[in-house]
Amino acid sequence: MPQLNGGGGDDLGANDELISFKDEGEQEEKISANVSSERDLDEVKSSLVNESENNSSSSDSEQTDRRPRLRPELESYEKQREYFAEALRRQQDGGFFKGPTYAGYPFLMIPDITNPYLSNGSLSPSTRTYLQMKWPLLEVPGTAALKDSRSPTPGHLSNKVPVVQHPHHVHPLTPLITYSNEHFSPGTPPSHLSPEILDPKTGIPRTPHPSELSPYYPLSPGAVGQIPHPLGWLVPQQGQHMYSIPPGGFRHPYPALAMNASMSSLVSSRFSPHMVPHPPHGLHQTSIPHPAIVSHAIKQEPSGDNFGNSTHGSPSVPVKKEEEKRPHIKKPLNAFMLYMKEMRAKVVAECTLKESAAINQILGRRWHSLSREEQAKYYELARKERQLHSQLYPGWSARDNYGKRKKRKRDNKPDSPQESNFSPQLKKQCVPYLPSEKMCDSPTSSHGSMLDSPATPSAALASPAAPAATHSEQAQPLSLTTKPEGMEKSSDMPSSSSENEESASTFAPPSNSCPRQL
DNA sequence: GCGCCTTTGAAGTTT
DNA sequence: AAACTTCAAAGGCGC
Repeated sequence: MPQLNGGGGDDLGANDELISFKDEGEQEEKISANVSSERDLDEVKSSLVNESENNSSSSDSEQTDRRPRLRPELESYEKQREYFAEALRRQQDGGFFKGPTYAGYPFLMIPDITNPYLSNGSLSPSTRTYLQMKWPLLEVPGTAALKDSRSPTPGHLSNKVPVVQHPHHVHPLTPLITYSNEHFSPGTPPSHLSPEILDPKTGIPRTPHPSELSPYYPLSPGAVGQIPHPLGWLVPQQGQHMYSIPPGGFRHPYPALAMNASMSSLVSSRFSPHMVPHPPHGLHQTSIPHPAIVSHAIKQEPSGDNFGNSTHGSPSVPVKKEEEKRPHIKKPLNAFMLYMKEMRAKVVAECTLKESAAINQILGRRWHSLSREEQAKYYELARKERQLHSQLYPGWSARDNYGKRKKRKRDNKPDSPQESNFSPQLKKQCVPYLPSEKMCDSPTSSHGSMLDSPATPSAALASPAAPAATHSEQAQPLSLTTKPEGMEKSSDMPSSSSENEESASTFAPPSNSCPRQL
């Protein structure tokens, strides 16, 4: 299990996975990061290459093409880390953000929040604070409720981001930015707002890449007003939201609420989960627009699903209504989800594959092939994500979303024959879900273990000592075993289903990690 | 139009 | 405590 909470209670900035890794004698983080990144690229590349033996030639060019790109990003990342470190120091000084010191998260420098509503946009370096930003997956109750739960918003309002993702410049965190926000006026960020992030390619200072900003959560109104849209380049054309913000509804309140209810609470030095200020609009606490907030319209179980709204107080209100009004607060994304968001576009671009199921298989493999450091990065992000989420929604519980999906049936025991008889869920056990021809590698068994993770990665992971270079050199196309053999992310890594499946991993046909293109 | 598919991980519930 | 279940994202596909 992931050490979510570093040390009892203080998971804020606690040493978590990352540190553990180091303890294991990992190489210098930096180095490993580079190496792993390279390896990742290699894998990606190789996977692509494998995908069609035909295109083998492209790999080289591709590789040379890419590597240079990544490094700068890594550097960037390192820089960010430094900023985070500073942020952490500040926070520990009494800053509210003590907790969510997103070590792995890009921080956005904004005026000291304890002094939230800066009248003007001037940010004094001395008073500035790093604020992580997350752009909301906001879907507010109301109009959104009319839509499909899964895609509560029209395409243009969708919070899906891939659309704007730049395949060629994918920062490790890029995909995290799923939200766009019209509230941000694209523009040149004040220099003080952009932590000297240089464009990897040009070397020219650039606006922090969205990925460099904590993407999910809303920023204070004040800050919002002052901070140029970090996602400028990827901000959807005017009027496009990532979230379905009801026309008259939250549009305006959104930013304000976001800050008032959420950020301010976070900002408050006396932050207390239960002190979250209620929005002036009388919205329920959970109604606070947030990236994670989605239309409550989410398929709610017609009945019987009146799970405790008590969680959020106002028990007096009729359960039904209450439910209806309550926005759907999504679960914070876990490490893998974050990774998926980031990499999906890339994979799609590379593989010309669109089916998520297939893509996810690939992503799953790649995930396993990631070095610990890289994974740690995501675990860290996820951890921060959860922290922030919990701060924003103190009363929220994953349970709140239970039953809202209306379905969730699959999941039958892989091996219980009898069950299969009556189980409604027809999960394809051993058949890799690769649409039609698109078989990439042959994932074999189902229950997650069908994919053979590259023997190498696991080895690399297992033995940090093993030169990553070697690994990268091998550039084994992800073979399929989902579970990197005994690559226990053991203690320091969040337990992953990737326990060991050593046996399975044995066979690893160096094959395509990408499903065959059509 | 809705649910499934697929992946991993977190957190909930059940045993 | 372990096992099991649900949900988070994504988008094509089938009914």
